[in-house]
Amino acid sequence: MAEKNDSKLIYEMHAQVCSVLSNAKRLEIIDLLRAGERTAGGLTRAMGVSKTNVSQQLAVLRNKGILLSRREDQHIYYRLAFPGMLKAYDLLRQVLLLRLREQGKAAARLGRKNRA
Amino acid sequence: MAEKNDSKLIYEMHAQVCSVLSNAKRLEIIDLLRAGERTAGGLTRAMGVSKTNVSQQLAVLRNKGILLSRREDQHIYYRLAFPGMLKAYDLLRQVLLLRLREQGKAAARLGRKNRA
DNA sequence: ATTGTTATTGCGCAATAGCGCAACTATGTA
DNA sequence: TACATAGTTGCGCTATTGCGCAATAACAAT
Repeated sequence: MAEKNDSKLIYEMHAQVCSVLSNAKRLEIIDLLRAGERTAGGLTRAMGVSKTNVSQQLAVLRNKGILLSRREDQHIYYRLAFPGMLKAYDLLRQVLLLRLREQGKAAARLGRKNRA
Repeated sequence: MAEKNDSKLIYEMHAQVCSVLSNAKRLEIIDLLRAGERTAGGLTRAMGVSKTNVSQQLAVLRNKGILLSRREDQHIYYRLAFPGMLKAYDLLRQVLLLRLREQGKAAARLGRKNRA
């Protein structure tokens, strides 16, 4: 028993991981941390959004175990907990670009049809 | 000009792709379609949820270009538009499992500390 | 102690997502 | 025509997410 719930659990957890990645600002933060650790303020300046917002997104990423932080004097440095996840990140972006190309082709086909 | 918005646009689109994947039922559907196309009813039975709900998730996946459908008599068959996206799917799950292992280790460490 | 930085958090609101119910469409069969 | 099956859609409700503002915490320097 509890088989059904157990088998669904992995989907729930998988969905949670994806939901962390389903926000543009969080994705930008991850992208910025690719090159190495940065402070919250540095990220704020790089992104050009409010520090409150960046801090909130950092909290989400930290709580979900995507980022780690360390304090040094008055600065808090953030870094990726699993740099390996960038592979998934990049692959997902490839899917996006492929999809865009396909949709572009479809749009072009429609354009030809409508013109004909 | 419009540089800032343009550079952010890719993050927005990337986030949209992820948001499609941030639902357990949609992930299960994608997983079920791994082996080949299936009807909406087949998915409903395999998942054990309401047909309305499955239909809604299928609509999301279809609208976002993740799935394609074809009608054959009274059945509508769904299939993955980009089977290549399964690579991203699997990689993402690996990240999840890795994260779980790490958290497990951290929990074990805490356990030892608290016992000591 | 007070002031200045850096960063986080509680609160409130608007926007979005999830989902069940009932109604509806589309196809096949008698 | 009427009926059955397969699937989708509109509506309404609740839950969640995103984000700004103001308050707060942590540290350095004077």
